[in-house]
Amino acid sequence: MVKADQELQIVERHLRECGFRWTSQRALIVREALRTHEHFTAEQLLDLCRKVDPKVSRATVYRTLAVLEEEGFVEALDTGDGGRRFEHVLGHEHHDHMVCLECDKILEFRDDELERRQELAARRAGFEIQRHSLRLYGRCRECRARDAEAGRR
Amino acid sequence: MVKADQELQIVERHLRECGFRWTSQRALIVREALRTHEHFTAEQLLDLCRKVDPKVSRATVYRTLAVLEEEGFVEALDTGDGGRRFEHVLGHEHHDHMVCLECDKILEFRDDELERRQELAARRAGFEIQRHSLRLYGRCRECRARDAEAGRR
DNA sequence: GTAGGTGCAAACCTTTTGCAGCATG
DNA sequence: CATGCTGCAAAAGGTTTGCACCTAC
Repeated sequence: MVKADQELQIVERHLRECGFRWTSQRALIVREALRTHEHFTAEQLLDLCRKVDPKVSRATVYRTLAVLEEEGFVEALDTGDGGRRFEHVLGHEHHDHMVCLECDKILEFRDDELERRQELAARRAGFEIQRHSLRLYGRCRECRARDAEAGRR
Repeated sequence: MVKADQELQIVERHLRECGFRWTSQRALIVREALRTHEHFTAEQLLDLCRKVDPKVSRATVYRTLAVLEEEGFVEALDTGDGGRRFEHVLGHEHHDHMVCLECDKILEFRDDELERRQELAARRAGFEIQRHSLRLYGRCRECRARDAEAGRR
């Protein structure tokens, strides 16, 4: 996992440069966050960290996630049901999400024309976009197939 | 306010048809929700209702909002900071939102091409869209102007 | 009459905060 | 060795739930 190590070092260097201290807890939390390719909740990240070091505190995980979000290494996304998931953005390029309401799977997609139209709409309104969030909620291919199957039976 | 009354009756008829009971509390809550043209929080709606009937319960407001959302009369939108706002959709046509992170204003916009591209992206993934949410976060025209002004001074 | 709805209060869940002690730069 | 970070526990939102009573149908 050379790549994960590289990413970890990028985060470490950046945070140090910004005057943050690089503690063993932060190293652990960032390592686990980068390792997770899924969209994770704060609680799940805490569990992952506690498997390695059972005394990591919930508060530290939240505080570190806040730092990572501020510095742009992590993005939060609301799942629509009031919950929040995080994903790391290092190495990922920007993408939007389709959320399956049946199996909770999150699909990623990207469409440059979509991005352009958003910029255009903002420009027309005199609005400066800092970030944006596009989510399609519905049923994924697999759930549709399964439901169709079940209906036929 | 003939239009508001019409809308109220549409909701009443629909809920009755779905087997929900039409109680005085629901009538009040729906009336206040329809009257509000802003994007409101559950708590704000509760306050509005309590001005009319001080003993309306918070639980009933939440329960009614859930029914209204299920039946498609109301939509929830996350404000990005963990909060949730609601808006009624009766008489509105679908639109997306720009959220100003400085003054919390919410601007509405609509772009048919955006909608089409979303449909297209979903079709490519075999995904069936039930609803979607697009939000641009940033700075509105007024805040940009004010900030530019302040910077110049 | 009987579901279903309501009010109250307590429970819940996620996130934040105050504070004393600790570790990093 | 000063400041920033951590862990703990408690507080703070915002939302849901259990339960006894009430009311629309």
